[in-house]
Amino acid sequence: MGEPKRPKGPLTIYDVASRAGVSIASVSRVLNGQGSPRAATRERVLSAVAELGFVPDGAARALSNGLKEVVGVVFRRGDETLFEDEDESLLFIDVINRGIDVAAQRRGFDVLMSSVGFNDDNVTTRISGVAGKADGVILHDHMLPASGVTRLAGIVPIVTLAGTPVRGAMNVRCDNEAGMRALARHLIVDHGYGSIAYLSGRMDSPDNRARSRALQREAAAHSVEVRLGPDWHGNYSAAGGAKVIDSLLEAGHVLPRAIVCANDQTALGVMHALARRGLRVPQDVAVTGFDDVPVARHLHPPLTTVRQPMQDLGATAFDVLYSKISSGKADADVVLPVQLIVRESCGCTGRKGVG
Amino acid sequence: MGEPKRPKGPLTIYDVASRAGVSIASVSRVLNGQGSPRAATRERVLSAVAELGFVPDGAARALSNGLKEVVGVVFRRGDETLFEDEDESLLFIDVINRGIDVAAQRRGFDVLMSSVGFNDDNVTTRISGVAGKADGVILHDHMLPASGVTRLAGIVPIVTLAGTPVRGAMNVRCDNEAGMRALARHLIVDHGYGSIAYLSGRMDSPDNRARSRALQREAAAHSVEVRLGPDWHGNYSAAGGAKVIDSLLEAGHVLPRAIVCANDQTALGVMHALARRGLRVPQDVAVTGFDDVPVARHLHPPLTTVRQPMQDLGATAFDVLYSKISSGKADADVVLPVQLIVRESCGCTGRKGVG
DNA sequence: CCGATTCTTGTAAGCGCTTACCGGTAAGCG
DNA sequence: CGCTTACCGGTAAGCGCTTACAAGAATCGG
Repeated sequence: MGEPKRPKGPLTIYDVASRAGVSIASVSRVLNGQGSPRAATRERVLSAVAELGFVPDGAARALSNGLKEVVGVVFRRGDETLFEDEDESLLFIDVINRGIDVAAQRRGFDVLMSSVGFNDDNVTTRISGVAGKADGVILHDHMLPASGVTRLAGIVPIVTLAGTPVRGAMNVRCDNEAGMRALARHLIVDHGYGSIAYLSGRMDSPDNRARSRALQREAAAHSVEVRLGPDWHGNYSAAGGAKVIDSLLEAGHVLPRAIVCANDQTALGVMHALARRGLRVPQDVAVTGFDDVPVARHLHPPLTTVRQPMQDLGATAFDVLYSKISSGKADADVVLPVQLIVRESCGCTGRKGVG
Repeated sequence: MGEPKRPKGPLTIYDVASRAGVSIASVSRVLNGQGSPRAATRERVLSAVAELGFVPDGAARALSNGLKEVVGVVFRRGDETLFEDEDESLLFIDVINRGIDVAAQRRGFDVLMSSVGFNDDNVTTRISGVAGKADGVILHDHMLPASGVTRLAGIVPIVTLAGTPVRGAMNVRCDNEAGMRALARHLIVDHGYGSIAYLSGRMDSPDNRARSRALQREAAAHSVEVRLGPDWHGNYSAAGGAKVIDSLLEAGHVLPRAIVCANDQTALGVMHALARRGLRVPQDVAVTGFDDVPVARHLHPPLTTVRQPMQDLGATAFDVLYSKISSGKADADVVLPVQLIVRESCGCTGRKGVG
């Protein structure tokens, strides 16, 4: 008897209503804390819900009150070659996503994740799909050309991460300039390194450009030359970083005293390539990263890098988006501070504060 | 002229229809490839959609055809103490999630992620929320007691990961027994280690229990004793692993010749704690992990571990769920094979195959 | 103890989209 | 050239839920 005859398909608010002997409106009100249902009513509804194990349909709810309580997040994945030797930029993006997730939970939102391969052609389609299922969308890196972002922003609120603001959309990013400036100063002034290379990230990344520019500017101010160019083009991945070092060494080039990598993953690859060749870090070559992903401190030697508040970045992105969704207003460009983290890969020894 | 007067709120299929001069039914058909619209009609609709930048509302769609094209994924997050020094079990879960994501994309599904803190009390609420917004749910680890899973499974298809199958729900897991058996044999037979400890994961984890049991059984078969118990209780995190080693050493205990960790993260923490005390791996103590997370090969020394096809695990979980959603039928318990990965932390040298 | 006022609850109208069903038109045939 | 057969496209009925509106119940004052 315990089991009441389940109506055929998934149960609806009508089933709950009839079981509780009230109208669907009352059920809805109890479930949403609207109005002031009588205690008796409330209880009957609640127990009916419990007995039936009723879970309201999110789609119907969303359709009805115009709020899905879902934010979409779209980011790039390290392509289809998954399983193999590539751990790639797993960390950075994931930490940000986790930040988004945490912030979203605070508002009762859930996060709809959608990754896109580097050579997927239907990016726009994918993003539209997500946009249709969410109240707003957070776009990592620059997934779309500015025009695409602007167009999409007309449909649904958009927050971009780590780029420059685009008309119509909001943007949240870290202070690449300040971080790179501090790092450059440390290498040039504190360590006195006279030759530096910048191992870039993907060339179409605004972050990469900003970091590169900041490094060049600071180096120039100290009359230090920065090597860059095609020979030093990485792609934000460990494999990319390693490959650059390998080719350079194979071609017989002499490495600079310090290699500033566009991000930690790249630095990781570089350190590996260097180790394979018997080169010591930091004695022979100093290496630095950018991001401060969790494993950075576990490397040998621990990686000197610039910490981006990644989790915060994600959380802020959500908050900005949420503000836009609920109030219609939000900051269009938020810049978060970064922090130089001096460990040992730059040539410093042991654990110490900023030199 | 270019900009047609946007109707007030977000645009709907009606706006597209009137702009294209057809009925909403035609628009819908063109958009979904149903029926056989005349070429002219098709074009007019398509261009209206393009001009307006129309994106159909996912909620309405879902409500109408009973398919949300969303799978929910619920997992535990390393608690609120986010920013700090904890990288924690970031990797393992994320790789699985990525596998889910990839498999989902193949079917046009998106993934609704929802993490839960370890001490969140409203886990059930959270999961219900996700269930209401998805066509099916994948539950990591064991998020819910069996009864809870069974109950939920009555509402929406459920796939659990890494545990034992529960009535009503489907399950996907790795072959812990075989993996641990191979690892144990390698340590005991190939290396001849006579004292081994098992540094556990969370005690309520089925995976942890399975691994512990398998190790004990194999060791017993070779008359080797396995240390475990309260002194050796970890929690799957790097910090947990390090703490165990620290306390043991502080209490003056002598470590066994080999420490088998419940997972890679734990091993990572152990290796760090050991290094801090000046103990060498593997000369003084051999250490092994389980999972083969991406960074395992980047540790010093590279970690010997058991590779779980994590990405595959996630992909399989989705596939099983999808099969259930679309056809109503699916395997109730899928077991994936694992592979012993011998690197150097066990005492082997250089890169070589399985001993 | 009755009328006025305040609550509570039920009824019904959508939310935006899909699709069954049916009328209208174009194409096929005698 | 008129009628049958196919097709195409429009109309309208929901999908499950929220909520404005109105009716009925309960409460309070006189």
